[in-house]
Amino acid sequence: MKHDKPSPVTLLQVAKHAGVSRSTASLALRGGRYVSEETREKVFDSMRQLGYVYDRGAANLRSKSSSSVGLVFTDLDNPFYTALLIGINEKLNKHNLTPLLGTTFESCAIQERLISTMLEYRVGGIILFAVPDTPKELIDRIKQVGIPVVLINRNFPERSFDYIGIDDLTAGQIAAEHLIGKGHHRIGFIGGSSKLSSWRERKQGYENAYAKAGLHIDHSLIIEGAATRESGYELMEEVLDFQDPPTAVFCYNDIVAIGAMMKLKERGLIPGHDMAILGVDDIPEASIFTPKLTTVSSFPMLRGARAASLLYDRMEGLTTEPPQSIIIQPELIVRESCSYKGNKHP
Amino acid sequence: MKHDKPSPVTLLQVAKHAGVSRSTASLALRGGRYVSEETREKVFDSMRQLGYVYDRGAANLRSKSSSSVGLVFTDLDNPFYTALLIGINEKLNKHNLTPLLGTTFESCAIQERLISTMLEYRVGGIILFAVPDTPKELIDRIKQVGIPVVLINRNFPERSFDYIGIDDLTAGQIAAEHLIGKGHHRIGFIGGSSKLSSWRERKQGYENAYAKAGLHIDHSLIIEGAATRESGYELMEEVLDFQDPPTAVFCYNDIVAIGAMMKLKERGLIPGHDMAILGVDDIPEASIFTPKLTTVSSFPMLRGARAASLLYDRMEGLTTEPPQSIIIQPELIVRESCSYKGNKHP
DNA sequence: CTGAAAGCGCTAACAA
DNA sequence: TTGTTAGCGCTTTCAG
Repeated sequence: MKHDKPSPVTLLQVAKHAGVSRSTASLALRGGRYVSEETREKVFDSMRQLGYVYDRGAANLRSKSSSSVGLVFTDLDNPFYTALLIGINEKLNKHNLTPLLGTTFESCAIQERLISTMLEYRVGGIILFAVPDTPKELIDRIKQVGIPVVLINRNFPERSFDYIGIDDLTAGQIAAEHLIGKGHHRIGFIGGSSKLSSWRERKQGYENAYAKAGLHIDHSLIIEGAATRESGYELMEEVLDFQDPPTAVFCYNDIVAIGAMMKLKERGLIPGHDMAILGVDDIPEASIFTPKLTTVSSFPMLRGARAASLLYDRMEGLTTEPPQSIIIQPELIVRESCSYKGNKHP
Repeated sequence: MKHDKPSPVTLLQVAKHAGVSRSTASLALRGGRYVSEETREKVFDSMRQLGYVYDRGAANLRSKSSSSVGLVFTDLDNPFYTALLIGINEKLNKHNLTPLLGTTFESCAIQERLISTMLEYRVGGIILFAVPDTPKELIDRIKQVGIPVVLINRNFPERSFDYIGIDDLTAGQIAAEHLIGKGHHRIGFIGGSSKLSSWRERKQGYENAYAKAGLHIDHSLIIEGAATRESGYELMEEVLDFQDPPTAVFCYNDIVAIGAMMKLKERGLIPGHDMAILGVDDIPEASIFTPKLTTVSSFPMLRGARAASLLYDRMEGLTTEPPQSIIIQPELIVRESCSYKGNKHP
């Protein structure tokens, strides 16, 4: 990866140009307290004149510090991730931290390689949206390096890292209760994989609601699948082909819900009228789709921001407590995609 | 950004452990040709035993090379960007390049800061989705640093960097011709800003098609706006409130088109029946929405991949020709959202 | 407040 | 094939 370019001007050259020593220039540059206003100006003048560009890598090497953080995502092709990312980015910027971004596409091997690369770059911390079957060995390896890690959305069984997620159990329960309250007794649960703890918990919540209502669950109404629009679209097809379809479907997340609603509409069915649909997350699209999606908000942007803040605190040693799990309470947002069972006008 | 962590083991320690010199270890590590199989194994054993992590920053400092590239995007909240990003990422991985990602949200100031940071990190090149009014001064500054830059989607007037985009003029023309061919004479053009060269060219293509057909353009049918779903949604509202609404609308891109179709449906109108809708890009959603969106594909993934390849070639000095513009020809993809004017069954 | 000297972890000559 | 010696650009003691 070499490239011929005008060799960049160094701090030493700036110092000489300004008639001071290198260390003075270094101090001036970083706004150290112990440098006179006069010298500082001279240094900055020289920097501008020579077109100096600070070498953060060299600085980090010497000072054994890091101003970058690794962002390991599973994918980006879902507004939910984007929302997370925006939240993270904003906070990171505020602290002058630069993100190294990678996506695993749910592959352990890629995740492995990604994290290795990030460690080689000496990131100061990692925000990790982990692949479901992340091997314990990788976890140990990171732990050994000693940099802080904030898990987002997907926790490890050991709970040995900070984690920030939502109360998925409650999310599932809120969702199912809302639907049951509307008179639905046959509620499907589609999308997402049982490999995901969030899936398992949402399902548990959904089952709890059933139990509380004294209703019987038809487990054939639970269909796993990818957590994508396409998957929602296809899964709904399956659902519609049941001999006795559910009257409502709780979708693993909004994007699945939107795919499902698309299929519904394609079949000439009206979501919220012919079948109630409920999602999780509250992505921007949820409030734009027709009908507007009733959903359980998981506050993705907020979560991203908190994850970044937490990571920053750890990196700065501002927080030294043992790993904490921040669990955000989800919130039902009633819009148009659910209705009383059989109601002709949602 | 300091953090107390077990000070990482260095190459020197590995070398000692393996009973060789540091440079031998270095060679072994990088698979240099001049090291015996035996020594190499010893070194790798020691690396594993000591939990050695290569310090890419230090290596880059010494060798004056870089294995990272800057990715400057305007936003991420559009599947079009995601598709680009996926294409870029894939190619970058193949060449062992790590992306530093940043989003400008169309702000010159943020773009400025972002690029500065990337330069400080000594990225080996930049893929730049530029903010419309990028000051010449920034351009010059990058040029002075001497690293390769590949512009994507938005070119600068000077054409002094490599550029990869689509033939927007043709895209606009293809689109309008398709619509005119279907019998439409009043075609709106909504979304996007005249600040964007792509907007201006698409509009020009649309005007050319009109001219070719000997039709008169009603300029009040051209409405600028953001290039977002929300914007498409709102813009369509305006369009529908015209006293004499167009029978077809050419949208700046797919995401605008989808927003527009949502509004249409909300008003009880059927896209492709009551009003023809045509987009640009061919994002995944286009083929999933109901009705499926007729669009002009701009091959985002492919473009991302080519941009990354070009950048890599420049970084490696594989291409030394003057800046080139790669213009990909767009392609009409007929689906369901356009129809003969007045046809009751699209 | 400023300067001199040492050294972060690594690679690149050059010798051996 | 391997070891020795410098030194990348910066920050950090520690004296002045």
